[in-house]
Amino acid sequence: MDRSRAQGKWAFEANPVLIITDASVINVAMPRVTPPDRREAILAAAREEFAARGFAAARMGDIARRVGISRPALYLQFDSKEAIFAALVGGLIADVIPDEPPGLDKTQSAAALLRMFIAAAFVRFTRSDFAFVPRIIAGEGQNFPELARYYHDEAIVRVLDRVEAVLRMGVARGEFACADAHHAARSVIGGIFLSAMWRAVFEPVGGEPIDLDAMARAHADLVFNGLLSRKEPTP
Amino acid sequence: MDRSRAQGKWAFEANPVLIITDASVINVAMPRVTPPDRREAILAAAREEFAARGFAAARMGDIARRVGISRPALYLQFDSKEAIFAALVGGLIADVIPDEPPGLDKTQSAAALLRMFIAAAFVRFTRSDFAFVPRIIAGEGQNFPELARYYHDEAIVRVLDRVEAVLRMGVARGEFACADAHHAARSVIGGIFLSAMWRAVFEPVGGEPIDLDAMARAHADLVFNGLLSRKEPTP
Amino acid sequence: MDRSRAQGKWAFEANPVLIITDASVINVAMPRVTPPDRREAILAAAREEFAARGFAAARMGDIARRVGISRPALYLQFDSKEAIFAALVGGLIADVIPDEPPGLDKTQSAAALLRMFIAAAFVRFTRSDFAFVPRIIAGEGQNFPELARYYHDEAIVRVLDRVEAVLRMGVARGEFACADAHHAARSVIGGIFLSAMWRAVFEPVGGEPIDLDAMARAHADLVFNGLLSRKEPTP
Amino acid sequence: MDRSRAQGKWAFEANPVLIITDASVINVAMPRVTPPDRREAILAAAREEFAARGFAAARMGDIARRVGISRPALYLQFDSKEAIFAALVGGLIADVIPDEPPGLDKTQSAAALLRMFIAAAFVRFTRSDFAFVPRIIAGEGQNFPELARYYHDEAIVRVLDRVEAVLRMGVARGEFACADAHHAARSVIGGIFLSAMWRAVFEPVGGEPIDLDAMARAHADLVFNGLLSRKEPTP
DNA sequence: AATGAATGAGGTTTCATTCAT
DNA sequence: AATGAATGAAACCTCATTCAT
Repeated sequence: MDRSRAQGKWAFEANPVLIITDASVINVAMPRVTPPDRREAILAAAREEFAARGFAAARMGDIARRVGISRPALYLQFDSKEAIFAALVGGLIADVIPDEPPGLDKTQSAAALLRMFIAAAFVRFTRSDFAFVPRIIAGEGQNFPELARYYHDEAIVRVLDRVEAVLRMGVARGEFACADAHHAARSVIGGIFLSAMWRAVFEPVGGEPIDLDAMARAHADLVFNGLLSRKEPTP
Repeated sequence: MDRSRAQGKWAFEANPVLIITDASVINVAMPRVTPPDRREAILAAAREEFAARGFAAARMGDIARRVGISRPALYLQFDSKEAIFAALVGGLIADVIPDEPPGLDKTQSAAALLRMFIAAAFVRFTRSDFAFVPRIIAGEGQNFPELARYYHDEAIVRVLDRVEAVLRMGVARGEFACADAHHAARSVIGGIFLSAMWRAVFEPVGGEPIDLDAMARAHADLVFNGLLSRKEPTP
Repeated sequence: MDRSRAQGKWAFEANPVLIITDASVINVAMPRVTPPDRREAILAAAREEFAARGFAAARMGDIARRVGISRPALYLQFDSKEAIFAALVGGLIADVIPDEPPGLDKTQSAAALLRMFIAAAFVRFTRSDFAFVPRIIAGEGQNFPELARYYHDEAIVRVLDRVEAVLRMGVARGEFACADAHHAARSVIGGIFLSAMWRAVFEPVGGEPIDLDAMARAHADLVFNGLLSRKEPTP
Repeated sequence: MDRSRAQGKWAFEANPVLIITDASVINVAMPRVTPPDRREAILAAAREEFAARGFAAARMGDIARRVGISRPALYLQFDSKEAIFAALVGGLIADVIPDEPPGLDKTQSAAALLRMFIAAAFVRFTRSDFAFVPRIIAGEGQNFPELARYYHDEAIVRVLDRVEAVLRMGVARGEFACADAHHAARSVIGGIFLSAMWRAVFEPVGGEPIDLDAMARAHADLVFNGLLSRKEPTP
């Protein structure tokens, strides 16, 4: 699936080249050095195109043009359009959802941990270079079951698990009263997910803009206090 | 965009018809009634295909085959693939999001109203024949800005407005304490939206199944009470 | 090729018709009487369409709509698009190029006869309802060899023969000096043909308009006198 | 409309090429030179097809097959069927009607100039590879107004203007007596135009063949002397 | 390594014509 | 006689991918 490993190093030096025909020297060229980040350049271009048109409607030619290379050159780095897409999404997920944290920081309150998580998640999931991922997974995931599955496993479930863990910790400590931490975690993520989708889907087509800060605050507020009036103060 | 109007209506009953001149009966015709649901049949088939593959990857030939007609016959009812898609999505939205309700039922508590709303919304938005709509809007909305806009206006915003109205009513009555009803409404919808997407996107690719009833209950619980432990009872 | 003969007379009287379902009379209709000139109506409509778009690009549906009937109704009168075209062109040719004249009017001078002929031909060949014929024969004649051949035989050659006969008569009488009457006849027709084409082809696309009267006069003048200055008067 | 410019030029000779870096020869390449006449080959094939069937009825597949390439390869050189047609016709016109002549050769008599012009025009306009152009312009010009206009401007009018100039020169010198040079020029061209059409339209369908030499002579004779007998000798 | 050229497979759409009423 | 519906055949065109240099 990934040809870059099998193809050795980036061989050319940036040295002059003489092109000679049978008659005479006709050119002195400085070959464009293939940089090690050619793959990155492709992925960046692919992100733009996939974000703008979706997987099916994106065209390899546009990606290549954006990179400034020829279409076949794409295939030197990736096996197929699908491979580019998979690498791109995989990378973004790995980027946005960092590997297992060292466990919960027990010195902090569950509420504090959750509040931090929500704030961070709002920022990460709505990053403009990532927001298209859930969108495209949603729209074309059926055509890439493994990829959708990967996103599910590595992005969604992992995040949900972490939230659930915090919730359970809070319950254990008496901070939280939550009968169903498993599903409550989905409620917590729901507000974030909706916001990310909003930004990626509706804003570009002229929907009303969303104020992410206000949304993050309101969401946290609801998550902690609920709607019902109460006497006691909130932390 | 919609050829059905231009092609006569299906006023005829499928009953025998006598055509009588001044002299005598000259014909007994049973007009071949193209069923009024030919369009419906196409839309149903289209739903399957679009749900299964997305807009771009769906093929007119597959839709036709599913209906049991020829490809060109599709064009007797619709002008284009896009027209089918628009009719389908528009119809589903109109179906799932009914027209303006008669206004809030002031005899009930805001909490009761919201609880009912959440329960109903969970059912409607996760209906298996509708759930693909947000998914596909998400994935290919950029390519159909008017449609995405329509979905935004007619489905999302309308629902959000209704929730927000209930929230404000509750606040006015002292039932709810909610500093930012606008964004809180988005939190409320968030859990529902995530559930619908889950069902439509992740379950088909083998993600862990979601228990909608439990989810609805947990979401309502969180929305009303929040996570924090408290002494008072909840409604 | 022509179905009209085989299908008897135009049967319906223009009498009221009762349309009765099993339950009750639902309509009183006055059936559109099929007039004996249905074929004419089709041909007239076809002329418009063929003139406007050429044979290949003309659409049966447009012809039918212009007549105010359904597409299949066309096939009650003609076997095919090609049959309509052939009937149309054949009719027009027969119309514009009348059957053999009673022979040359020997009481008139050849010059007078030719002058009359040129004047008449300019009028006939540039008639707006006929001018499209040479145009379309030229453009799509290869696809209808018999038709092109028919046009050649019945329109062009016949006219040429008549001109040639006048020329020979003039030569015999000493009126004309013409070494090659056969080809001279083509020269005579050339100016007329060019004018007809001009009107049919270039004027519609914004070419400079042609003044047919002036052109007819100038052409006759050239044909009789030639360009060279001379002393003698001209007839 | 024309992709050839955008795709690099064919500067390379089909000779071996040595590519040399600072260190050593690294390649001996014989670049697959797509011959500069790939476009020409397509145009030639297109000419055959368009000539044989007209624009609308010609098929891209047939053109491709005639060239010996795949259908999509056509689109590497041209954007569309229409683009091929336009390039073909434009090229032929440019080919047959050369750019501005250096002006009239005042050392010759107007009669001599015109005689030469007629002789040359007969040859050029009836060239077998060009004759289909007027034919197809006539037949399908309405569908390509710009092209018809172009033909009108660049071919017809330009030629007419040149003839008219000669005529006026002859009149000014007393060689010609011509009251209406503008329309007389059309008469002159008429005979040539008819001959070209004859060859392109009627001969292929079995019409009587035309003897172009005799026709050219007879036409010139008529143009100079007219039909009327006269005493004086002609030049 | 890089690319211009080439193509197979497939897509949507159009239209003359026939069928069944 | 007339027509709404239906369709087979074909057209143009696009694009991911491979070939040969």
